[in-house]
Amino acid sequence: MSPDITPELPSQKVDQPATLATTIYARLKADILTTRLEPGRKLQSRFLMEQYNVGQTPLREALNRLTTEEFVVGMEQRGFYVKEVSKEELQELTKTRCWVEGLALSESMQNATQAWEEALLVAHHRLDRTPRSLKPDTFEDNPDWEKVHRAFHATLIGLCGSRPLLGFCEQLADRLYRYRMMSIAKAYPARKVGAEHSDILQAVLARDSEQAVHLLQQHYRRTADVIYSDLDGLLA
Amino acid sequence: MSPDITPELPSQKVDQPATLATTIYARLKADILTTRLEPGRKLQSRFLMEQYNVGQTPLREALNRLTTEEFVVGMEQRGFYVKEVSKEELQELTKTRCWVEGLALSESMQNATQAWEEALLVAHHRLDRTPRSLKPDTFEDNPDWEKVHRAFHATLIGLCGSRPLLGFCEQLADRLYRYRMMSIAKAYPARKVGAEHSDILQAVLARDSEQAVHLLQQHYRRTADVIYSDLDGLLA
DNA sequence: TAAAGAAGAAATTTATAAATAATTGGCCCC
DNA sequence: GGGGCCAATTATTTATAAATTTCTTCTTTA
Repeated sequence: MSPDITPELPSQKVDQPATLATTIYARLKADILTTRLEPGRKLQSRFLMEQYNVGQTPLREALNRLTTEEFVVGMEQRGFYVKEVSKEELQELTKTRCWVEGLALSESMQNATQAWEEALLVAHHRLDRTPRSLKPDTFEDNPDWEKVHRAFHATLIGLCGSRPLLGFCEQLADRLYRYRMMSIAKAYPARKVGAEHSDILQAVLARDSEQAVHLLQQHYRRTADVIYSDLDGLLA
Repeated sequence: MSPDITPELPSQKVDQPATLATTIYARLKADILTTRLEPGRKLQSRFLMEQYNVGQTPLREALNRLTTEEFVVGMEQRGFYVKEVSKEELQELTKTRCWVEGLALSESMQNATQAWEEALLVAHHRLDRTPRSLKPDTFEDNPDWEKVHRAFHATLIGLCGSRPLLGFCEQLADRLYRYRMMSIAKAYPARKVGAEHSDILQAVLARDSEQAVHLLQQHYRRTADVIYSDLDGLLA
């Protein structure tokens, strides 16, 4: 109830000693999204139990959670599998994200405040100064970049005024992240993604809602296009 | 992808001998949505085990699934609770549903086919001939009406071309259903909801996209307004 | 005679139940 | 008002039951 003294990033989990089921849930989710657990793979309890050093109960609880989020599919009486990927789903997810985040960005801009614009500027600055790859020549995913990248996009739509919608956007981002991971090495460093983020920022600060939405959607579609063509080889 | 011959209700699960965890999940969800398990209630394993006659393992798996869907909130190390209701959430859910279903309906109408229009006509007919209450004077919820009502709305947006979006809409419908249940007895029979559905159908068949979206959103907002004023008393 | 298919038993794996460990919340005492 | 014990409840481990897959074998047929 007492107001925060330190103006920090809003962390939704202030408490929580963290239960084993929650821990394993987070680890499984991360491993699925990074495709360390590859699409379609069977998730046998035995294997996971020794892989993650947990009993089967917290494991099954985690799998059940992931099931409703569609990262895992549970075949009744015959185990769990990592959700498959497909070009169709990539297209649907991208289309949906364009629609929904377009809407959310436009709402966000209607509710724009000075504090929000400043937060966006900071988020973009952080993104701009964080290298995409840990090594300059070959690609090696920089987890920091993923964090600030996601933070930038989250800030863009953060003022839309609907927590359910933000939750949905986050889920779409997660599900698309896995597709990005599948073809990321190939795409780097062809794409000049930094410029796209800058353009979006500029349009927002110029309060040009239509343009901002257009650029954001274009940004997502371009990403999808790169992945789409790679996917031919990866799924063959 | 192929158009349905028989304009039937879309049943997503064709197979599945059904595991205990899934059964109890469905029952819990139903009881939460109908507020038989009232908002904020603590869900103690002991109580639920004897109430539903199941062991704690399938029970906890069900609760974990409901957690990611936000029908249940899990406090780490201190059990599960039925998600609370609030006027704020009602507003956010309604606003979000108007945005998202507006979008989905408009897309649906762009993809309109003859088969779809006919299916919609049939869905409306069924809705029209199904009584809202089992008794003419006092209100007694008719579960058949809920089914055909939901089918009508699902058909409206069914051709939008995004399964993720349809899933999200379904979840919004579920979450709002609980609010409807809380004040349904009071609202009946004041509201003439049948006319609203007819108007929507007409606008769709007339291919007037803007009008259809407007009427659909108005329909949801009116429902929310009725509930909103009731909620004052119910939450006091 | 060889190959394909069906039937049945063994082995593997999943689902559920029972038992144990850990954590929280209340109560009393200092 | 704070600290420590006891009861109650949750979380996890271990064990049992149920289901499915695999493998073998036997039969049938070309």
